[in-house]
Parts: sequence; structure tokens; C-alpha cells
Amino acid sequence: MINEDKLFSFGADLKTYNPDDLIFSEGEVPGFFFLISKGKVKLNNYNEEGKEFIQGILSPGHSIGLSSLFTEKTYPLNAVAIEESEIIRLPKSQFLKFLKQHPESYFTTIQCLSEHMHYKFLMMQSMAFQNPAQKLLTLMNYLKDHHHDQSEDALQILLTRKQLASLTGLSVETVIRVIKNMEKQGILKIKNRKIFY
DNA sequence: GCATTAACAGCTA
DNA sequence: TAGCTGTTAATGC
Repeated sequence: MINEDKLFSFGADLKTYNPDDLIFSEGEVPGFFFLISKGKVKLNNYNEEGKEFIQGILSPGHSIGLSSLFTEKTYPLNAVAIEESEIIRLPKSQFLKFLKQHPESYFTTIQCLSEHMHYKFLMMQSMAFQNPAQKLLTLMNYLKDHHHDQSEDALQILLTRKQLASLTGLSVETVIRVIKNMEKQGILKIKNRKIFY
């Protein structure tokens, strides 16, 4: 993980966002490196009918829109806080200087980018070819892998049905039906509406 | 506000 | 045509 104190010495500041606050939006020119210190952020798009597709949900330690910093392109999606969040911001030019002076951070940066690409590849093939149950399993397997919790116990999925639907492109009703089916098959458990996988 | 259920319509194997 | 998924609406939490 990138050292936060060093970022501050390069001129970073800490900004607080409330739920639904926009961090950046589609079409903007990337000007900052963002690192989540506290809270959660979603990356989304809306289709022509206004239906939301969530590209990913980021938690503390993750950087937002990192890949766009290394292109000359505008952001392809919106970044929106979904909890009260604290985010470290460092102007792009300063971030590039920072990387030059701290080459070991390059490695971390590439790791982050690769991790994100891995998620994208997993989800993309799942979204393209698989049935709803497989899409949800792909997503939940990913969540489970990254919640490097020591235990083999069931992980509570801290996402609403609506969020699961937006992450997979399914309708909420289908998510509910599929999840209930998986409970019947013993794949997961539901305890007062909470999903344990 | 989110979750659930049911009735219905459209698609497709 | 049977099964699956999305839409809509009503209802519960």
C-alpha cells in the first residue's frame, strides 16, 4: 500500500465526502490521484434508460480511477461516495513526481491496476456468457477471495440486492429469486435478509 | 428506502 | 410449450 504520510508531504489533502457526493464524473479530465482512507466509493455508469451499472465498489486502501491517470483520456465513469468517506487527493503532476522519487510505489501501483484488471476480466466473461446464478457466484467468489478473512466461515455479503443487481446487470427480482434458489441448494445461507456465503 | 411476492409479458431453447 | 427473466405493482420490513 502506498504510504499516506509521504503523499501528504507531496501536497496531498484529505477531503470528506457524504453519501451520494460525486468525486468525479464521466467525461471529466483526470486531475488527481485519489486514495480512499475511510468509507466506500462506487464506480458507475447509467444506460439510456437510466439504469445504473456499478463497475465496482472500492474500500479503504484502494485508489479511484487510477488507470485514467496514465492516459490522456477523460474518465469513462462516475465515482460516487456511498458512505461518509475520507479521501486523500494529490494533484496528478505531484503524484507523478512522487512516483519518480519513490520507485517502490510503482510496483504497488501496478499491483493495484493488475488487481482491478483481474476483476474486470473475471466479470466480463461472466457477464457475457453466463447465467444469472453464475454471474452472482463469480461476484461473490471474488468478494470472498478478497475478504482475506482467516476463517472458512460464511462471509456476510455486505451488499444490498439492489447493489448486487447493479453489479451484475440483473434485475433486483432475479437476484432475489436466484439467491433464494441457492439457499435451497445449500450454496449459501440467508439470516434475516442478510446473505452469508 | 430496501426486500419480498405475485401476476403478467416477452423471449428462447 | 415450459422455463427463465424483466416489469409492474402491492405489501412487508
